[in-house]
Amino acid sequence: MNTSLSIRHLRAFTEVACCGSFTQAASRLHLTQSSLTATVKQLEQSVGLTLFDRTTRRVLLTAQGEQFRPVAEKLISDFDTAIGDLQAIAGQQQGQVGIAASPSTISRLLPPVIDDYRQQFPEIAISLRDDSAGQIEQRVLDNDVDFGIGANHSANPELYYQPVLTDRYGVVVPEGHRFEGFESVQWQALIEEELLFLSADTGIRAQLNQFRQAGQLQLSDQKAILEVSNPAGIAALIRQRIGISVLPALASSTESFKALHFIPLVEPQMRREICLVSRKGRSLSPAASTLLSFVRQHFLTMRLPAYLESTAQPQHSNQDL
Amino acid sequence: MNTSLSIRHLRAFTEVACCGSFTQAASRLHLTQSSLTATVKQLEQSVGLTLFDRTTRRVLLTAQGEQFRPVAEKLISDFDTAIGDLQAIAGQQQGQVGIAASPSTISRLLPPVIDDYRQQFPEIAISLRDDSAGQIEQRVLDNDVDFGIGANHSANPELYYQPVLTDRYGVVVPEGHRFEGFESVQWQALIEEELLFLSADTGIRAQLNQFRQAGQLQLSDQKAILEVSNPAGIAALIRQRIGISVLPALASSTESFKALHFIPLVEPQMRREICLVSRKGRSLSPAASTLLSFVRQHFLTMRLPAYLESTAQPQHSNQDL
DNA sequence: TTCATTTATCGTATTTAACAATTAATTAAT
DNA sequence: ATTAATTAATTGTTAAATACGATAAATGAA
Repeated sequence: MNTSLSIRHLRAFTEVACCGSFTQAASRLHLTQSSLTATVKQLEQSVGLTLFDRTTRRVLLTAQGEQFRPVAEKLISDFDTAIGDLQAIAGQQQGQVGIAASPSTISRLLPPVIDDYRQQFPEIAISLRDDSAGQIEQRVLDNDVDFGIGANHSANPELYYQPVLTDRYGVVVPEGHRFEGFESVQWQALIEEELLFLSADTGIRAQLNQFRQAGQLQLSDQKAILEVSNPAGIAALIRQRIGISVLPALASSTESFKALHFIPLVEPQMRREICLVSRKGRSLSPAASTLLSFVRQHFLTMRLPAYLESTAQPQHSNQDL
Repeated sequence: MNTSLSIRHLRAFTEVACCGSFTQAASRLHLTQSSLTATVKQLEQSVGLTLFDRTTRRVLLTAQGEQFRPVAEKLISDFDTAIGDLQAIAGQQQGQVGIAASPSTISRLLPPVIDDYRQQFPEIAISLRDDSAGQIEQRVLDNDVDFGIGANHSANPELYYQPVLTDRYGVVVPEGHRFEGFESVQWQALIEEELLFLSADTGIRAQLNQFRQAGQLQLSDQKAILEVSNPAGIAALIRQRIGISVLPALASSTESFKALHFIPLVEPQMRREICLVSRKGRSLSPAASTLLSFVRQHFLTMRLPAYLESTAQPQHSNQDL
């Protein structure tokens, strides 16, 4: 079999073909002439063909050698570029990273991170997908993205959640609402208020339901629930004085909420952890790993929107997930 | 550098990717699992990238591994087919052979050889070029053909001449000529005859000139020489009774000479050796080497045209030329 | 938990490749 | 013709790469 043959033999062959001399080719390959001679002979014996006609004075390709030469050169070149491409990915001179996150994360938190990262790794393509909490997890599970940024929505055992920020729930009210100017609002004060909800599969709505089931929150069930699929829609409804809403601070910090007021809820204070979500047992690409570190680092040091706190976390390599 | 990487690493990679298991892949590669593990790890370290995410239960390609897999498979496949093609040539399952020979050799001697050879090696393409003696040598020197069949025209030191047949000169005369019915004709008897010559660069004409210069042949120089470039043309002129000609038996045995008579010349008997002409210091391709053997073998045993004799020659391999 | 299975690791043996020195062959120059 | 110079082939030895066997650690299932 040709199992014993290798790229090494092809390199030897092409170099001798190029130089027309074993001695010279050996020197260019940083080998001794004897070693090179042996390698070429090995190739010839394996294929059962004489590739060179040699005298001590001249080394010439046979007809078959001539025929094989461009083939061998292409094989070597293809091999080297394939390996080179891999190394470029490893060295982050190329590649791509995909992140799934909530719209507010993308618009409020990521821009400075991306800016910093792109300056350092301009050749890496970045794709940001805005998704709801459940979708973020699904995208990570499906390998649609390299990692996600979002709440620990389902505590999926296949996923690894690394908390980076603590977000805080509060009410969002329009100008002139009775809560305006309050330092804080108690959950109980929400009775009698018309509440606007985010659609069921969002993290916010899920947690609210959890509270209600635990009895910590008595809200009137009687009224028909009014739910909207995204925060910007809720903002518009609040501005129209249709009602008020309970939202995390981050979600209420986007442009859509400009003229509205966020007042933190107390008794109990309710928080949610924003995590870096990756798939257990799957390693990150070098580019993704670096970007993830950038995110964590920025979240630790950046100036955050009101009521968000970075979650202190020992900085360790992500290889040991 | 990736100098240490080899096709072996790619085979290991693709096999593990295919099997999804080191143990299974190792068995298919006839290796131990530990060895295969080491090889894959070596590949990963050389490119600086994790290609597989492994647990003891599952081996999955990373995104980069997934990306690399088809590339690696193509590299391996290209490599194997390239080597396979060489081996096929060596095994004479494919290839081509070119021979240069005189028209009479091609039409009178080669057909049964070619027929035999083609039955045994139907995949080898054969090209036959009819050339004059000088052209035959030139074609061999230029590597236009693998070998030639013809006279030792110029005794070129770059060429190796292997005699296989002895041809004999004689006069070719039309019906009713005064020589008709003779057993033989003396060279001296040619005085007074109108002689038709082959063009200067043909072997026949060259040898006639040689004789004349040596004084062994007194022909009238006075008459304007009438020369024709190929034997068929001479035959036509003889048939028109323009003159007669001195030709080797082989050349006068083709269809063109059907109604003409060949009478051997004596005092002296003049012969020419027909040789297999190959280039010194250049090895023959396996296909050419085999065909050359076929030619020699047939020439030794075949039923030859009149006045041709096979030149007994020890049969040795052509590798030691 | 325990069991079966699988990958990783470690030390050793074997195979392969590289080296240095020498031989044989070829060409050019004397 | 002889010599000198150059080059590929050969040989014996050393170093490195590769494979092996046994064992440990990890994982998922019974």
